[in-house]
Amino acid sequence: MKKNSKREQIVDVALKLFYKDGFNATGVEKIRETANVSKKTLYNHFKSKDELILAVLRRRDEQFRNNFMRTVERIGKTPQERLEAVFDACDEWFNSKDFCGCMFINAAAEFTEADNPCHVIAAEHLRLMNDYITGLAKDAGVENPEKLAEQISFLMEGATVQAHVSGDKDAAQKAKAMALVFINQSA
Amino acid sequence: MKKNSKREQIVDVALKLFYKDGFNATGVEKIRETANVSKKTLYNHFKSKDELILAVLRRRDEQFRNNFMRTVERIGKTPQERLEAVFDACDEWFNSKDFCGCMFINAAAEFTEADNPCHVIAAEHLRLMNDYITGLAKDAGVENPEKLAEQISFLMEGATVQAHVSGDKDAAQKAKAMALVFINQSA
DNA sequence: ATCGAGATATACCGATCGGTTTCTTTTGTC
DNA sequence: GACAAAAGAAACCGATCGGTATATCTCGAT
Repeated sequence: MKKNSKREQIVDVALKLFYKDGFNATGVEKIRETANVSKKTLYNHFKSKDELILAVLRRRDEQFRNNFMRTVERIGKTPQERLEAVFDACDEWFNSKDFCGCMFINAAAEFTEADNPCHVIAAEHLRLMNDYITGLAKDAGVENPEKLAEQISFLMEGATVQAHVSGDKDAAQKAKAMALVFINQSA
Repeated sequence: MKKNSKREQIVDVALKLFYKDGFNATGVEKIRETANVSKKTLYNHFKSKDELILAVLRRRDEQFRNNFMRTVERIGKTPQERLEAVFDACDEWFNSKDFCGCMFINAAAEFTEADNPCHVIAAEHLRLMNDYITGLAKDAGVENPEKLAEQISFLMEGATVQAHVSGDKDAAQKAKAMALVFINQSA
């Protein structure tokens, strides 16, 4: 068994449980038994539950953004198409079977104070997503890439909330239609 | 002491604690001692913590929408102005001292299943907010009030997330600028 | 003045929380 | 095959969880 496989196993399991049931509602014991490891092992890899939560959030950020970028680049071939494809990637996400909203919005909801490490990571995630979109906008050669990226980010986040809270499976396409106004007026 | 004053006292205290610290992270004992009531009294008014949470969410919905509508109608005098004033109301909200995001987005984050009673109330709240905006849009005599209201709702929710997670105090004004595009093109 | 409803404080319940300890077993490395 | 590191099982810790029970007290309506 590889060096980090236990650790990854724990993070994987914790990620699923935290995402579905929330951070505070998920006990360490539940994670331990689901991951099929001993408590010793778990606390061997993580000093505390808080540290595990942080590890999970970092993993999720990496995983999510990688998958998101791959999807955008699969769907859109030109820079302009990719700006629009952001919402098609959201569409796939919103309609995937285990969609439970944005894990970082959820994290910020449970850890409301701005200086909480989990909240900080959540803010960073949104910033990194925004940075990616800014890159796409620059590639598309729009007038004000930062501004357009921010507008697209607002729409993405609104759509994510709508998809999760209200179960609107068409939220991504509605947001896309709105985004087109800004994309076209910037082009 | 009035008939319902104890009950209201408990709901008020629980509302503040749940909003700041989250639902699962706030224990009944903490609520009890903060509200200065006995446990007997608390469970005399609410069968369980879950029932208290539901009571809190209903109270918040009523309180929030009332305050929101009053603010919109204070700031905007004409129907068109009121559509825009929605974002000025958000601005005040985002910059109020105890802003911790939207309590219903937070609730949906902790109770992710769509059929959870708390999640249902959260969805209803967003729908009622949307209904209010639809009314404003109808008053303004726009072409497609339902569509415009939905667009404004998306922008509000995106701004709320941005304001809370990323601490963007200007989120409401950014969303307002975006909304103007849709409002003007609908007028 | 009395009586009952509702409030109080307090102790208690079993379960679970996050986390530690002890001791044994497995495992990869030299 | 020896040895240390890692993992295992399980008991245990004090604290807190949501919720109940008991016994006293306060107070308004009759």
